[in-house]
Amino acid sequence: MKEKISKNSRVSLSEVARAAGVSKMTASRVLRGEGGYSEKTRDKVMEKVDQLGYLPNRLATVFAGDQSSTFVGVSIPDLGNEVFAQVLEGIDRKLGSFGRQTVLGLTQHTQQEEENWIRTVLSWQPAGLILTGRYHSPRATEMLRNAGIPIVEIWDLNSSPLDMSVGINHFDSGFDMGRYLMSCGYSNIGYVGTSHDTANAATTRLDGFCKAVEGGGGRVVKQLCLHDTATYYPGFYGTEQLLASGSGVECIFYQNDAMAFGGLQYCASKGMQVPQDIGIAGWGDLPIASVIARRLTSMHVPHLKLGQAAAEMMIGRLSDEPVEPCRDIGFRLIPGTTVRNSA
Amino acid sequence: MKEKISKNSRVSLSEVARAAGVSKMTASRVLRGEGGYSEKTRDKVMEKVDQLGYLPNRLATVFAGDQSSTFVGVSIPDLGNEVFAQVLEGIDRKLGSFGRQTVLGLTQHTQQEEENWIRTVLSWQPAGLILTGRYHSPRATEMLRNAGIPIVEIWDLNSSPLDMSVGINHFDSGFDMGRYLMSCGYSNIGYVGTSHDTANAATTRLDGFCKAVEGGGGRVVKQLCLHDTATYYPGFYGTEQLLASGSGVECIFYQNDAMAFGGLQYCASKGMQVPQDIGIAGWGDLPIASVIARRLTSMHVPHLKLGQAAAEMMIGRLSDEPVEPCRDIGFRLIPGTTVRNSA
DNA sequence: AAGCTTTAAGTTACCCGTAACGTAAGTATG
DNA sequence: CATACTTACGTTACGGGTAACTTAAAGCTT
Repeated sequence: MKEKISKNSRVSLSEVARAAGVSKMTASRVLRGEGGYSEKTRDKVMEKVDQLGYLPNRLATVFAGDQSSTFVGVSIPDLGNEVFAQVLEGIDRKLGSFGRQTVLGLTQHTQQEEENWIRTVLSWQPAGLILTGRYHSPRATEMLRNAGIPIVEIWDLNSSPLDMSVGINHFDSGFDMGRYLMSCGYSNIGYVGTSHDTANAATTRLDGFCKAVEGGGGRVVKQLCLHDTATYYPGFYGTEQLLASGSGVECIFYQNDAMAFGGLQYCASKGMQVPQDIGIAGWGDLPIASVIARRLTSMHVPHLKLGQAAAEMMIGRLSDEPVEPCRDIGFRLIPGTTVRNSA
Repeated sequence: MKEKISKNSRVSLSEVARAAGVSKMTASRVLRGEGGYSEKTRDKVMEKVDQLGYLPNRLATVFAGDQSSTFVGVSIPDLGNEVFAQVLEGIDRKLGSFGRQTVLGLTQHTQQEEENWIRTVLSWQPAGLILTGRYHSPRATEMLRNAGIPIVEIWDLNSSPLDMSVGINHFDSGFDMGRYLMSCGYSNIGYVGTSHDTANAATTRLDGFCKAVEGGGGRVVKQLCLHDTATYYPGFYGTEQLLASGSGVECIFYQNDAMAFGGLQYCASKGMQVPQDIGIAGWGDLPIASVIARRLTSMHVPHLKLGQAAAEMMIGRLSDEPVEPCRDIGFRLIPGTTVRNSA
C-alpha cells in the first residue's frame, strides 16, 4: 500500500506513449503542440492522456535545463501584520496571472531565518526571488549574487539594490510624520514599536522621525517591545509602559496602525480623550483605520500596488524586457483627527 | 550575457568533485554525511564546496525519485481576510520548522482558479496539499484522488474528507450565533455578507444561522454583496443598503468581523447608537475586535492553531505516523457588548 | 520514373544526483 | 600465510522530459 503512494504510481509520458503506440518524443510533441504529427496521432495521444490522467512532471523539464522553473520565492517577515499580507496578495495574484507560483518564506524578521530559507529555496531552482527588506546576512548576500536569477527587494527602497527594488523611502516617511506632529504643536512625543536584532524599515522610519522632531527642538521618548510582532496587543501594553514611565508625552507615534489601535484602546480604557488628552498617530493606513469615530492619523502606503509592482518587475525581467531597477511607490500623509489640529 | 544567467552558470556536484579530485559519488556521500570516506577526503570536498559556492540541486534528487519533495501546496481564498492570513501563517511556520516549503495559491473563492492551481502545483510533485474548503470541481477532485499524496482540507470540517480534514462546523457556529441573538430578544435580524458562485463555509454558517432564527420564530433579511471580498468597505455599504431597504432590522450579523466594523462605522456615521438603536455581531474574533470601546459580539475561532494543526497532520502523515483524519478545532461565542444584553 | 522536398515520425544524448554494485587496497582472524 | 572482512573509494544505470539528429514514407516535380 505504502508503495503505491510513492511516485511510481504517477503516470509518465512513456506510459502514455506506449498506450498510444507512439514514441515518447511524439507524445511530448503532441502535448506541447509543437507540430510535426498527424491529427490521428494527436487524437490517439490525447485520448490516452485523458484516460490515464497524465499530469506532466515539470520537475523533469526544468531539471533537464531546457527552461527555467515557474517558481518565484517570496520572503515576508510575518503575516500577523496586515500590511505584509496585502503585499503578498498583490504579489501572488500578479505572479499567478502570468503562470508563476509563489514559494513562501516567513522569515520572522531574522536574517538567520532568511538565510536558511534562501539556501533551501535556491536549491529548488526558482526563476527569481522577491525579498522583503534590504538587509541580508553576508552569506545570504553571497548566495544571492551567485544565484544568477532576478531578485526584487521590496518594502525598503534601495538605491543600490542587488538587482531590482521597489518600495518607499521609510526615512522620509518617518521624517514627514515627525514634521507634521511638530506642526500640530507637539514637542514631547512618544514612539511605540517593536525591536529586533537587525535593522529594518521600522528603525529607518524611527530615525527619520527622530531627526524631524529633535531637529525641530522636540524630543522623542521610545518604548520598544523586544522581539514582539507589531500588532494590537504590544501596542496596548507598550502604551501602558510608556505612559507609566512618567515621561509626560503629549502624543504617540506608533510603528503601525495595528499598534496605534492598541494604544487607542488603552487610552479609552483609562478614560483619556483623543486627541484632547493625548495624540495618536499610526503608520500604514489600514482600511480599518476609519472604524473609529475619529479618522486615525496615519501614513498611507499602497500595499497591494507595491506587491503588484514587485511581481511586474519580476515578470518583466523574466521576459527579458527592460526594467527600471528602482521604483518608488510613494506614500501620503493622512492628517486624520486623532492628533490636535494644526490649524 | 543572457547565457550566463541560465542554469549552466550554477556549480554542479561534478564540478566540485573534479575540483576536489574525487568522483561525483564520493562528493555526494560527503555532502550527505553518509560515511564511507576519509577525513582528508571530506575536508577536500567541503573546501571546494565553500570555494565554489556549491548549492545542491534538489530538483535532481526528487526527480530521481529517491525522496519526495519538500513542497506542500497550500490554497487560500484570499489574504484580504485577516483570518486566512493567520491560518496561512500557522501553516507556513509549522511546515517551515519541519523543513518544508509552502507553495501558495490564492484561489479567489472560485473552483476554476483552484482547479487550475491544483493542476499546476501537482506538476511540481508536491509532498502534499492543504486546501481551504471542502468544495472542489469534479476535475479537481479526480486529480486529487489520483495524486496519491496526503491532502488536508481545512476550514470547513468535513466528516468524509478526501483524506484528512481540520476545521470547525460552520453550520453549528452560525446556529449558535442565531440562537444567542434570539435569546437577546431580537427577532427581525439582518445578515450582511458576500456572495460567490459556489458554496462555501460562509453560506453554511448562514444556513445554520437562518435555521436557528427562523426555527425560533424570527426572520432573517439578507444583504449579499456579489463577488466582493469580505472586508471593511463591503460591510459599510452592505449595511447602508440593508437599512435603506426598509426592512426594519433590529440587529445585524456579519460574515466576519471586518465587515462588522464597516457596519459599526456606518452606524456611527449616521448617529445610530450601538446597541441601543441597533445590534451588531461579527464572526471570527479578530484581535482588533476590542479596539472599539464596546467589545464586539463575535465568534472566536483559533485561526493560528487551525493552521498549525493542518500542518501537523500533514507532517504526521508524511512521516508515516498514524493521524486522526478529522479534527474539530472548535469555536467559542463572544457575547460582547454590541448587542442587547440577554440578561 | 528518378530525384527532390516535406511530413511524421523514431533514436540518441543529456540534465544532476543517488542507489546499487564493483573493486582494490588495508586489516583482522585462525 | 591464506581467508574473510572492512574501508574507501569508483563505475554504471536510472529517472522524465526535451533538443538535436536521423530515418522512413509520402508527395511533388519534371
